[in-house]
Amino acid sequence: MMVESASETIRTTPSNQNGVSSLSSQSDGGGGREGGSNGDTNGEISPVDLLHLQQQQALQAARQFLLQQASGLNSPGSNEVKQSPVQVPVSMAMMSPQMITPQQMQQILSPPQLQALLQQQQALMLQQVTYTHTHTHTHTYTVVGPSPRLQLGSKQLAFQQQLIQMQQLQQQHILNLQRQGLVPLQPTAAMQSLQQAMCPSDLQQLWKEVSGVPSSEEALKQAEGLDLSTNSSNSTSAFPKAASAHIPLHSLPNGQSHTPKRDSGYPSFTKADSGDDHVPLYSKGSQPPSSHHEEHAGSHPLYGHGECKWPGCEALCEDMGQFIKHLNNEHALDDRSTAQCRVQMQVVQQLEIQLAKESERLQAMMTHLHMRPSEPKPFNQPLNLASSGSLLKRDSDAYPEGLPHPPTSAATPITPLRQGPSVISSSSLHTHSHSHTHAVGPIRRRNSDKYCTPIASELAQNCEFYKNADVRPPFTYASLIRHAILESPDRQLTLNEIYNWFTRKFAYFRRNTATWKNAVRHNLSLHKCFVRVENVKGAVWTVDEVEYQKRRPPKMTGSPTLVKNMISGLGFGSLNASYQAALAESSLSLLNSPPLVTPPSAASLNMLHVGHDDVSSTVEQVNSNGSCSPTLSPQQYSHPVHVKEEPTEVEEDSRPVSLLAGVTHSLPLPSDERDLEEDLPTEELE
DNA sequence: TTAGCCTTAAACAGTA
DNA sequence: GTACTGTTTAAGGCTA
Repeated sequence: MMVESASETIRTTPSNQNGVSSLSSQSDGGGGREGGSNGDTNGEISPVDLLHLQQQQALQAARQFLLQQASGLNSPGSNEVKQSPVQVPVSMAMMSPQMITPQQMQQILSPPQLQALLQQQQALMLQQVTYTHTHTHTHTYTVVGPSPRLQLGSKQLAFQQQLIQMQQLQQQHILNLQRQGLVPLQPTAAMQSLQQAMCPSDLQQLWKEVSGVPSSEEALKQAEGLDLSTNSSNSTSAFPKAASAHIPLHSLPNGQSHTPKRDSGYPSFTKADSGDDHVPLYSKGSQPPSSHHEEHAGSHPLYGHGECKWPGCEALCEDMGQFIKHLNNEHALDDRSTAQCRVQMQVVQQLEIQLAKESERLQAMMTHLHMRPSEPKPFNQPLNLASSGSLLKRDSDAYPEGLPHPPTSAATPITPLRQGPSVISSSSLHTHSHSHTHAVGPIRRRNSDKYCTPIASELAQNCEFYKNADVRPPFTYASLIRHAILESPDRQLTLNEIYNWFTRKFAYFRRNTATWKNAVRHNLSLHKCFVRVENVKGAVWTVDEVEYQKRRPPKMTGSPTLVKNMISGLGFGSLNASYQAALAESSLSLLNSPPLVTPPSAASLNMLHVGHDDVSSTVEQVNSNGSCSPTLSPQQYSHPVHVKEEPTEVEEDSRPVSLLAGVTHSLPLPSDERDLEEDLPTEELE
């Protein structure tokens, strides 16, 4: 019984999550860029993007000017830093105010989102590394306790400036490319190196370094390990001395111009914290998201929980007065504060860019799905996702309130629901209802391929991501094995080849080999859909597609619950959780899809009825040509390979599937033929 | 609450 | 003897 049901999803095991793998990606000819989180701009640039671009350019110009101004700045300084040891990367603090663990982040966020997050962290790290270098090289870069006046040496500043310039070049380059639609927002080579080399703990360590904590060997190694010279965006491999970086803080929130209110009426750990959502700052622990009262109420956005929220600080301040004193002393107008502000600016910019892109993507998705094309951008309105469960809660927390989120589970799908059950009839309902991904607790994106074979599209689109990031793929072993086998030219693989495929495609599977290899073997033996065939080269494993399809759940056409939820689902929170999850799956694929996929024609309405499966399929069609996967288009999946002795009665005539026993392998179909046989038809057969 | 699904771990046997 | 391959069982967590 259970044997017939193949697994669908690989559950994320917290103990196995280590952030980013340091393993280098293996070249499999993929070279795709679909892993980018924003592969959907495609030549279109929104006004928001333009605005950001302008801001970026203006910022760079200002920096250049300021850097020149500061070139003469020489600052010998050997100060001591008094920093709290426990710190959280500011980017993490921003992105996960609820202190979502990396594991949860992996589960919650789609690969593009994860990648975007990593990118933001990398951008931040680049600057942090700057500090680390300067600090470790001269041991003079520290901050003061009582009378802090950080002075950077000219060499340090030169190094820092160089890195900043590199960043600027990178960003500008990316922006230009994005504007031209040539490239999605994607980490540069250096960033990817960082991504591979860094884990959250490293980030914390880096921040400690940035904050002035006496240099640590680990951080130094991390910083030195970064292959900044490989940056493809610029050729700067060395760090020539340059003008010192110095950015005035006049306009920066260093607290000087801030008129702190009395703290008496504002317990530092209540209201003050509420600003965390909007003022990304450090926080040791999870803090409840909150309102913006604090600023209006007189508390300081840099003050909360009885401690300074200045990035990297966390100095304890009993009251507001002490905090103000601390602020003026520790975070006065100096290079360090300037640099930290710059870091924060970068973080904000990255978030804004990402936000704009995600918003644009959402718009395109909704347009594609025939959702109120005339209606204003939905993300301009705050989405009340509070009742949608923790998953949605997470998304709300991760993004500024009232701002659009990346297509979360509920955001995208909501509109089709409004259109009534007719659009979402039968299959879609049932399929979605079978999505088990529930937002609560450890988010598991289960059954992803069960409904739309997103493994194909997602892997195709995010192959680079999975290849480099130590993120567990949200698919079951069974689906991955199947994918690997079907991806092979002969649609048969030896066990070792399956192993190799896993390690080649996923950084995650380059470790804990004993565990997952055992699981692979276990799945091969357990599931009927995997057929062992004695071959010339020994035993090879093939896929019995019929068996694989068999294990799919039956349709639940017209599920009363779902229909009810759909009809009443004008609010995100009212959506059926399963449906949301399924839609989230859909969003995953859409995330990296071009923003303007061909709207479904009238003839394709029956595709719509299969729900997001078809959306994914559509996306796959769009992306199949440019797929990062060199081997096959996701549509090839549905091709059963030779297998199984007994021809299955199911779907026989629907699919030109050869299930003859003993056939070594089915001849690869021409690509166009394969396209006709992609997952969609397969899905519809159910 | 239950059954099914999925993962992980482990034991065991056969083979190179 | 070791490593690999393949099968099987069990346990635990999650979800419908």
